[in-house]
Amino acid sequence: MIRTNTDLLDYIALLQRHSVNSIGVEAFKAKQLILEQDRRYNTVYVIKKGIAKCYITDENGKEFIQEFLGAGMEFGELEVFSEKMTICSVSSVSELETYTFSHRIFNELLEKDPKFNKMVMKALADKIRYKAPRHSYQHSYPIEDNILRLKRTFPEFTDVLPKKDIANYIGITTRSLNRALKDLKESGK
Amino acid sequence: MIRTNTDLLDYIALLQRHSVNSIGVEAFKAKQLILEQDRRYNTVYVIKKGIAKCYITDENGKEFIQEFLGAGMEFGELEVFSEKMTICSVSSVSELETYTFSHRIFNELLEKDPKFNKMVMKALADKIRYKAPRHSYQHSYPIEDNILRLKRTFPEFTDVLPKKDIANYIGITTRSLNRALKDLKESGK
DNA sequence: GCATAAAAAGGACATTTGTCCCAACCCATA
DNA sequence: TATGGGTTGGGACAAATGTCCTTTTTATGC
Repeated sequence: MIRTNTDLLDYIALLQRHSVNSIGVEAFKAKQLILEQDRRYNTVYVIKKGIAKCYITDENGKEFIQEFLGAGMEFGELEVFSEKMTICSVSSVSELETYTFSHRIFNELLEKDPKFNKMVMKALADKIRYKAPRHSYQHSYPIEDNILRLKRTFPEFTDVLPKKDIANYIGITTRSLNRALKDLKESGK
Repeated sequence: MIRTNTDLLDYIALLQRHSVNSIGVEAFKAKQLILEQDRRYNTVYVIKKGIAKCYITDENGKEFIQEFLGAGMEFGELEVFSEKMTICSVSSVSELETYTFSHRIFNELLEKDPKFNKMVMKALADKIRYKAPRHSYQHSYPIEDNILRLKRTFPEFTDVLPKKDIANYIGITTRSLNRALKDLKESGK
């Protein structure tokens, strides 16, 4: 549920030690908006520590959470390859520390560092692999099953994340989430 | 709705003319199963002509269609980067012609041809960009809105694709699709 | 051209989920 | 300590969607 990529994180930590000025570091307090949907940016972030959420907001203000991002996850990288707007907003959920790359530096690394190139490629592939079954599952199964599934992969999810976010992640309303949680409790989890 | 990537297709056509033996060509009749979920493969396909569907089947046999793939779209490429099973089955919808790459050749190209590398990278990024708003939209809006949206991007969708596939793409039952189509017709589209 | 199977359309009903509320609670701070 | 915003939990009802089934239409093989 909260995705991570330690291989990438370790490698970037290594890179940064050798080229201090090209790779930056940034810190955010909890609940800060870092990227806003439909805007143009010039930075790629890789999470060093903390949790962020990546979400789409529709015209009615409803959020739909794409992913929760943990250590080693990138965001803002899609816009390196096509000069378009971001599709997702990204906010910090907890306090957050990130590495930052300008598009220019990121591209330079992709071109000159085959290992980096491969890792980024794999990270993209993993994002696709991860999303497919998730959305499929959410459509095909009742809410209760989806909650049980979350519990399996991330037992303490109700403690770390606000109910609103969990509901937006599953793509349901808070009301439905509460109802399902109650029913699960009554039927002995 | 049916995705394409002419840049990639053109480039591969070019590549193939110069190295006939490493890039293969394959043809499929309509409704053939090309990749089966949860199996291991060693080939990357790029569609030359025709339409394929990429879908996940759950334990109850329900299909959830991830994407319809048209000219220039790849499939089987995710497994080059992580040696895992396919998550999606892929079947031809119409007659299909594809270019084929062994993992070895695909990797060689990625390493030695920066242009190819960049195109594949961009193709991956586009798949992610495309999926996010689609699933978000499907969750947030009633079926009728989703159908109208399809009609806008692909007006003849009801002629080319079977109802079953359209329903599985939106993530609803055929019954619901028919109901919505009927209501739309009655209210003057 | 006929027989059979598959796809499409839709009626009737059950279930799920959302909408709109309101009440309880936590907790920051004036 | 009182006040107000935000989060949580849930009641009552409405709307959307699914399930099950039957009928009609269209495609396909012999």
